[in-house]
Amino acid sequence: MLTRLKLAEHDAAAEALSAFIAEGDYAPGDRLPPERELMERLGLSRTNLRKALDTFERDGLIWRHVGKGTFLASQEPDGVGGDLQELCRELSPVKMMRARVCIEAAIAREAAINASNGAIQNLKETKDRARKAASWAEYEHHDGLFHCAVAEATDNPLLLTLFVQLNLVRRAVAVSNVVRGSDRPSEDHKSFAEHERIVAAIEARDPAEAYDAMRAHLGSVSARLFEEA
Amino acid sequence: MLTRLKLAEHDAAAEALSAFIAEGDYAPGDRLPPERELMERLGLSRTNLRKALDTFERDGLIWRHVGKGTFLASQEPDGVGGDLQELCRELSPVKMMRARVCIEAAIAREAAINASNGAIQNLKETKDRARKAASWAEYEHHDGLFHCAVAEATDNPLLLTLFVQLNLVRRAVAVSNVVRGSDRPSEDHKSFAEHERIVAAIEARDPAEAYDAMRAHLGSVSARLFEEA
DNA sequence: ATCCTTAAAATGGTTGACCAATTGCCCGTA
DNA sequence: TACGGGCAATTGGTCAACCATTTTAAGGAT
Repeated sequence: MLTRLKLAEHDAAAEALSAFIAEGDYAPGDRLPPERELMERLGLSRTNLRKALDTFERDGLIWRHVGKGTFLASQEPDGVGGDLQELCRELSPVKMMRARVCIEAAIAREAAINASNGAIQNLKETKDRARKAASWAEYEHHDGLFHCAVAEATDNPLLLTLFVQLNLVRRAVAVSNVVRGSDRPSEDHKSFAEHERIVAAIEARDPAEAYDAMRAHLGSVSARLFEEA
Repeated sequence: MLTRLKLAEHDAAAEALSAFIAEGDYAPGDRLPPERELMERLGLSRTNLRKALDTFERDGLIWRHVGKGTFLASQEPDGVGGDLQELCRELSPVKMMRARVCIEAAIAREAAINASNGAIQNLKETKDRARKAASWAEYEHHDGLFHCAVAEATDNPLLLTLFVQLNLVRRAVAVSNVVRGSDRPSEDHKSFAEHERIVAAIEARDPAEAYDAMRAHLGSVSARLFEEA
C-alpha cells in the first residue's frame, strides 16, 4: 500500500509550509508569498503545495482569494465548537443564565411529557434532599442533582448529554461573589417552593406549566445572583 | 471574503460523497466506483471530487491506489468524542428528532429576541442558498447551515456550542434510507416555506412564533422521515 | 499635478492532456 | 489444455496551459 508514502509526502508539504510560516514571523492578517514563489522556496510541486494550502484553509489557519493572495487567518477562526474551557473563560454569567433558561425550560417541558414514574420518584427524592441540606455547599450539590434529574426524566440520552455539557459550563462560570446571610438555606428559601412547583407540573404531565415553572425558577435564581453582585 | 463560499462548495462535495457512500451500502474494504464515474454521478468536477477524496483519505475513511481504485477503509475513524460516539450508536432516530424539536425550537425563540441585523441577513442568505440547491446533497448541506445560522442568531456562545454538539449527533444518527423521487428538492418543497416562516418570525422579533415555526418545521421533517422509513 | 482609463502583470483556481501503476484479455507456445 | 508474455484498457496522480479575479502601472486628458 502506497497510502502511507502519500500521506508522508503530504505531511512533508504541510510541515514545510508550517515551518515556513513559523520562521517567517507572520502576524495574523499578513500576506504569504504567492503560490508560485512558495513552491520554489519550499521545493514542492504546485499540486502538493496546493494540497497543503487546501488543508490549512479548511482548518481555518489561512484564507485565500483569487487575485489577492494567501493570508494568515486571524487568531479566532470563527471558533465554533471550540474548546469548552475557552468558552467558559469568555462566557458572561448573564449569557450563561440566558442559555440555562432557554435550554432547561425546554427540557422541563419534555420531562413533563416523558417522565416515568420512577423518574418522578427520583425527582421528589432529590428535591427533598435539597430541602434538607445542612449547608449551602450541600444544597448546591443537591440542587444540581435535582436539575440533572429533570433532564433524566426526559428519557432522552441526547438531551441529557446536552444538559451535562450545559452544567459543566455553568459550574465553571459560577458566580463566586455570592454573600450568604446564613450557613444554610432557610426553611422558606425561595427555590424550595420553585422546585415543588416544577415537580408538581412534571407529575401532572403539564408541559406548559413545567416550562413556566422552570423559567420562573431560573429567572428567580438569576435575579438573586445579579442583585447581590 | 469568498472563503465561506469555497468551504461551502467543498462541504457540498464532501457531503455528496458521504451520502453516496452511506446510500451505497458499502462495507469496509469495498471498492468505490472510479473517479471519472463518481464525478459524473455526483455532478462534481474532478477537481472538487478529488479534494473531497483527499480529505476522506487523510481522515482515514478511504484509501486509494493508482491502477487499483478507491476503497472504503476498514476502521471507523475517531469522528466524535468517545461519549458522543457511544451516544450516537445507541440513540434512536425518534429520540434524536425529539431532542432537536426540544432544543432547536427553544433556540429559535432565543434567536427572535437576540438576533442582530447582520444575523438576520445571514439567515436570509443561507435560506436562499438552500432553495437554490441543485441536488439533495447540496440542499442538506445548506439546510444545515441555515439551522446553524439560527443558533448563531441567539448571540450566545453557549447555545451555539450546544447546538453544534446536537448537530454532530444528528449527522451521525442520520437516517440513510431516504428515497428521493427527484435529483433535487422541487420548488414547492415543504421546508422552503417553513424556513421562510422561521426567518420571518425571527425578523419580526416574535419569539413565540419563531418557536412554533421551528417546531412545525422539525415536526414536518420528522413526519416525512418516519413515514418513508 | 491629478484623475481616469486601459492594458499588462500578478494572483489563486480549473481543466484537459498526459503520466505511472495495475488489471484483464488475447495470442502463441509447449 | 495450461501457462506465460505482450498489449490495450482502466485507474489514480501530475502538470502545463489556460481561466477568472485583482492589482499595478502607464498613458492621456484636464
